[in-house]
This record gives sequence, C-alpha cells and structure tokens, in this order.
Amino acid sequence: MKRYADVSLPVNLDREFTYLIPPGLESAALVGTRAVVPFGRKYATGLITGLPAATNVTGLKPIHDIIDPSPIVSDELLRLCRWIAGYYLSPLGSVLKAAMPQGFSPSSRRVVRALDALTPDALEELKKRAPKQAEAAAYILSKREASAADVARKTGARQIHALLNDLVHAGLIASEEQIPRPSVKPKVVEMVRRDLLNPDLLRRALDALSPRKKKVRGLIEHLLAADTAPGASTAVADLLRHTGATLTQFRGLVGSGVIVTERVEVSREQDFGTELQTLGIRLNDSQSAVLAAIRGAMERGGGGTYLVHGVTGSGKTQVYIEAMRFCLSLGKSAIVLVPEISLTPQMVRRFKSHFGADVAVVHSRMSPGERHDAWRRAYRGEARIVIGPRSAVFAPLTHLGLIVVDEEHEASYKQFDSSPRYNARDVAVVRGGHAGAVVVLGSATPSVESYSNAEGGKYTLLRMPKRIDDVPMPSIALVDMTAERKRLYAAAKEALPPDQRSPLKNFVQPSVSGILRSKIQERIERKEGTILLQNRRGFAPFVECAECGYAEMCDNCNVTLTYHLAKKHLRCHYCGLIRTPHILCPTCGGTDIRLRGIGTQKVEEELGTMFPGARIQRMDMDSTTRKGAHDRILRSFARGETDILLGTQMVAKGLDFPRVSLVGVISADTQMLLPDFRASERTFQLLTQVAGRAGRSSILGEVLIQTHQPGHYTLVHVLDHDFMAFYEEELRARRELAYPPFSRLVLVEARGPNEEHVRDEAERFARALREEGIRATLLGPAPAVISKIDKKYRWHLILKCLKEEDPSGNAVREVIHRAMDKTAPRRKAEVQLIVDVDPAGLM
DNA sequence: AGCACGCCGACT
DNA sequence: GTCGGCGTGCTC
Repeated sequence: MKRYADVSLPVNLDREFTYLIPPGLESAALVGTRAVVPFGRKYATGLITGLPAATNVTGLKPIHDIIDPSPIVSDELLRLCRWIAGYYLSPLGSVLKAAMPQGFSPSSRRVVRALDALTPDALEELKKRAPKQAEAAAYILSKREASAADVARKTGARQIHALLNDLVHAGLIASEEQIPRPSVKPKVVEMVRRDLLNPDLLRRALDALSPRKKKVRGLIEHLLAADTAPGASTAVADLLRHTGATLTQFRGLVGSGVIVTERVEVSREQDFGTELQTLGIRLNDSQSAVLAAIRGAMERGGGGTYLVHGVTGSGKTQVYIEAMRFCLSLGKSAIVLVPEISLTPQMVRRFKSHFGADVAVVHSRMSPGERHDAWRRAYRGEARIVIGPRSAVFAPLTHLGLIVVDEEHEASYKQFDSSPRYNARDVAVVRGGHAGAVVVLGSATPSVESYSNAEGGKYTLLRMPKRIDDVPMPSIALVDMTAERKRLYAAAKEALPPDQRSPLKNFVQPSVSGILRSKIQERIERKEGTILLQNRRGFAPFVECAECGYAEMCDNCNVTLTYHLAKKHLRCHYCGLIRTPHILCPTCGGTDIRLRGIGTQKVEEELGTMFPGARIQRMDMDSTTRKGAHDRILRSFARGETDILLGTQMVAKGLDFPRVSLVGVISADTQMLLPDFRASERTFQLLTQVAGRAGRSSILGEVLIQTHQPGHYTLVHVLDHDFMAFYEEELRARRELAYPPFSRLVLVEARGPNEEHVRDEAERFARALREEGIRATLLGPAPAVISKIDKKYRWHLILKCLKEEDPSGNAVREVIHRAMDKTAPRRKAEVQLIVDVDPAGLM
C-alpha cells in the first residue's frame, strides 16, 4: 500500500506537496482524485498527482478526505496539464484549476463563535482597552457565529486574523476551519416511473379514496391513463403542477406503496432547440477529399495534425460534422473548439441537430451549474462530443479520436489575462499527439505559424479552394477615402460664392463614401442584405479640443475615452470607467470640443439620416449584452426584417445568410497600422472573413473596403483573394525582423501601481536573464504601448529566440525559470511579474 | 496566493 | 497596550 501522495494545490506555487495517506483512505487516494488537505492554517482541495514510494520530507500531515469515488482527471489529461505548466511557465495548480469547472477546489473558511465568557460586561471592558476587537466581538456576539470574512467586512479590520487571534487568546471566542461541500451539486429530480406502476394497486387506492378528494383522484387517474412504455417517467414537480395535488398528498401515496419514485440526475444545460437536419447533403470533390484524408488518419489511429485551408463558404463545417460522425462510429469521442464569438445559438443548433444528446456545449454565458453538468455528462461518457471555446480543450473525454479547432487563427484561443497563458490551438495539437487523436485545424485564413508548420511538414495541408455549389468569390474593391475627401472638399468649396472660398474649417467627411452609399441604396431597393463592418464600438473613440488638441483620457488607463451616444457619456474600454465629457476644454477653456473618429454608433446615426426608413440593426458588445439579443438580431436579419446589419467583428464570424449581397468595411486602417507585428495578419484575416459573408447564393457578392491606405500590401492581397501572396509577403517581413514563425517570443510584463518600482523590477529581471546567460534577443524593458491600465503601470521586456538556436525553446524557458527564482525574493509585493510564452500580441 | 510573524511608528 | 502598514518567509 502506498503511504504518500503528492498533491497539487490551486495556489500560485510552483510545486506539489506530499501528504500521508491515513489508514482507511489507502484505496481511495488515487492519482487524479481530489484530496482535502490541511495547508498552512487552512484546508485546501488539491489533486493527487502522484503516489511516491518514499519521501525525505519530515513532518508530513495526513490527507483529511478524498472527494471523488474515482479519478476525475485521467493520466492523459494530467500529462497534458504538466506539459502546459512546463511550456507556459505556469504553476501546475493553476493549470489544473483551468482544466476543471469552477468550484471544484473549495478551500476552508474560518468561522468564529461567541463563547460564554463573551458577556455584555466583558464587551464594555474590552471597548476601553481594544475598541477594534470590541467592535468585532460585538458583531460575533450578535450573530453567535460568523465567518472571518464577514467580520472583516463589517468592521473594516485590515488584519482580521491577528485581531481574531487576540480574541481567541482572551478566551472570548472559539475559532475553527470549516470545509464547504462543493458548491455545485448535480441537480437531482424525483421521477415517477410510469412503466413500473401497478394499475391494480392504483385502482384499489382510487376506490378507497373519498370522492371529495378530487385532486388526488385526478392524480391517480392521470397515472392510470398514462403511457407505460419502457422507461417512461414523469417528474414529480410536473405531475403536481399538472394535477394540482399537494406534495403531502403525493407523499402519502408513496408512503403507502402505491407509487414508486426514483431520484434521477438531470442536466441543467439549456435547450437550444434543434434545427431540422438538412437532408441529403452531398459533399463536393474537395470536401470529400479532405474528409477522406481525415478519415484515413482516424482509421490508422496514429493521430496527426491536419491544416484545412478552405476559402470562406467552402463548407468546412460540414466536413467537421462528417469527420465527427465517423469518429463516433469508431467508438471514439471528439472535441470541437470554436472561438467564443462564433459559438452562436445558430451553430449550436446545427451540431445538436446532427448529434443530439451526444453533444455537450460549453460557453461563457453558462451558469456554474450548467457548466458543471456539461462537464459531468462528458466525464460519464453520456456526451461523446464537447463543443466550446478554449477551455473545452480540457474536456474529460476518454478514447479521444478527433479534435477540431475551427478558425484556428483566432486570437481568442490564447488566454492572455490570467495564468496559465495557454493557446488552446497549440494545446489541442499536443493533446492530440499524446492521445493519438487526429487534430484538424481549419481556417480560411490560416495563421502564419500554422501555415508555415504545414509547409515545413509538421502538419498535413489540405485545401478546399472552391466554394460549395461553385458560388463565385465576391468581387472586392477599395474606396480611396483620401481621394474621396479631396473631391468632397473641392465640391463643398465650389458650392460657395467665389469670394468666400477660404479654407473650410468645419468640413467633415461622412464615414460612408458616395459609392458605398449608392450600393447600399441598391440593396435596400432590391431587398437584399448588407453587412457593414466597423471594428470599434461606441460613437467616437476620441473627444478632442479643436483649439489646443487636448483629448479626453481615462484616469486609470493611458487611453482615450470613447463617447457613447445612448448614455451621452465617456467610457473607457479597458477599465470600464464612466464619466461625463467636459463642456469646456479643461486645459485651454476652449469651446470647440469635437467627437472624432468613427464608432459603430456613429455609423448607425449616419445611416439613419442617409437611408430614412431603412431597417438598421447594430450588433456589438453594447447591443448584445442582454441574453438572447445576439440570436434575436441575427434571426431578424435572416428573415429579411433588417436591411443593414452593422457591427464590430461579431458580424464577420461564421454568419451564413444567403441574402447578403453587399459587405462594406467602413475602415480597417487603425487596426492595420497598430504597432504590433501581427497587425497586418489580423487585418487580412478580418477583412477576408467579412468579405466571405457576401454572395453565398445565386446573388453575386460585392465587397467595398474603405481606406486611406489603398496601396497597403495587406489590402492588395485581400482584393485578389490571394492568401498565398499575402502569406509569402508577410513571411518575408517576419524573417527580416526575426518574428514568429522564425523565432519564439516570450513577453515579460512588470505591472504595478508605482511606475518606478515597475521599471526597477523589469530591469532587475532583464539583468537576471543576462546573468543566467539567456540566448535570446532582449527588447526593452520599456513602457508598454498602453503604458497604464486600471491604475497599473506596465513595462515590457520582449524575448526573441531564434528557432534555429533553440528549437524546442527549452533552454530559454530554463533560463527564465532560474531568473524568476532569482528575482522573486526581493520583489516588491505590489509589482506583478507576468511571463507570457507565445503572446498573441505585443501591446 | 494566504497567512503569520516581527518590526516600526502613531495614537492614547 | 492597540492598530495599521510594511517586509519576509512558509505552506507537506
């Protein structure tokens, strides 16, 4: 029998702890089960990650309890989590936390109780000596029992534990650690098994009842009349609601043995409804070829990664569905990763219509209970397909045969805001490798990294160059907004009497050009749909004084505030700050405060004046906050009740509406010119995606992109639908500057409220890296592009290591590790040091 | 990450 | 003495 267990705890500590396995828990303490263990002064829940035969640590504490009857993390998943911890330089505990649903690792809470010695007299006495303690004691006395957190909140005490300890030592209160039961429990419903009912018993009970007990008689009659097919059952709650009988009456019948009930676990996942399955779908030649390659790989069973480069409208989803169907037929399970933004009810219905209850969907709007249930259905093998955003890569499925990563280029696969900062696409490739599952990365605009992996032979490239039903690619044209501006300006001057033709001060160019305007007008008349993309929400992203150039800035962040029309206020898109705009310029007292730049709300307003009577719908984060709003907007557009769908990148992803014949891009210049090495790639992807929304049926699609940079290579290649040309040109630029895929990037960020301390930490870390002999180019440390967010200053240090020098990146990670250990001791508490391996962006 | 512990200064 | 506000070190 093993006597020791290594436990990984969900704390930001980069190591595991060894515990004794007490008698009685020997058979329960398995790798992959959760253990409740004493940790410091508290109890914490961690995962058993190993059962070492021996240890040289002394003073071991025993495991307090084992939660799970069997492992909830398989060896395969644990190995994956270990890989993530190593590759992304994050503690295993935080990886496991990300891999499990919320609330799976409860820790104890301190609860204090008033003792008899705590009398009103004693309280009076205490008040003179220690007012703060007295305040806490009074609260505890009034409640008899309270959590330390409650006492802290009520009294505002900073060092609550020290204070409570004093009260404990004075013999006034008692203190203990309470371990909460897991907060989410399976939802259990009591059911009446109608197929197990005994009609004779029911009839006898009915005869014995007085005729006045109408409700109970109704209940029994209802059961007698009911369907008795095998497995037929009714929830007790439904039965009572239906018949009007009370629970007490029902319990009476159960007590006398007339009715038998059973408790059944049910899922809280909401029903999205299903769409009628499109019958008789025939795959075209390239779809069939791609499917055949994937099926072949699954049959061989050796795994492998496939990059499916299929143009927009080439029918990638149908290929995924057929691959999944084949995967299930082999008795294996599948994961489908989808960017959060395209996990629309429309998409969910599509998958559900094919696979029904075999699918568990996870998404960000689900409650903890719903997530828990989806996880459980996958864990128990009831759902063999899990669809979700990046965290779905951790789905607790066994016999994994297929992982699909849809829109593999999407930045949302990379977790950037908390540890572990992993990229789910890359984790999927590794998981597939471990599990022998086939990994399919799909995109119309593959990431430069993935495409180069395919070229280098790491992935197998599969192409789908044509749209289904041979629908032609839309025609794309650029609108030169600088030329347009000159023309409009000249025309405006022309309209004035010759003696007044001095430079026009208040000339404002509309955000919709003349040509785009007339194309929209045509669509409205023909009752076809128009999609307009403007990837900035709000009304105006800058508010400026025309006289001195002052711009309204956020108090907490180094960014301009965006003006929002509905509430007529300024909002920070980084920290959420809201305030009213100045009426007079706070620096020069100027009166000419202008709303500059273009947000979706501004375009919406302009469209309203341009096309009176047109039905315009705006779709962005502000208009889709309410649950179901997203679905409502799209449905209305699909039914032709909306003429123009205007929005941020939400309108670019995965929508499929045959009636759309025109796509307009108001401007992509700001995004294209961002100081980030991926700015061009992002822009190419977004524009190609949105262009793909146009012309999916017999109507020829048309796309207009407005720009001040008509010669930019990104736009030129979007025009030509030429991914390869863009890729080649982008790759040249990346090679020149040694950016990925030629190098590996690690972004180190120091963050904190004191800029000097932040800079010191960044510099100290850079020194430590050099001392440890880092073999990489160091850029910085320097203030980040956005040098302050939420009152915290940010300094960046970028590590660029050539793949030729350190192909696996292990050497560099090793050095970073040592530098972290070296610099951790004297680090200022308020300064955070964040290490981001393979960052999505450098801003 | 919590939390304890120790040290300091302010307050009384 | 109490009460905050640090920095430092530990958690099997």
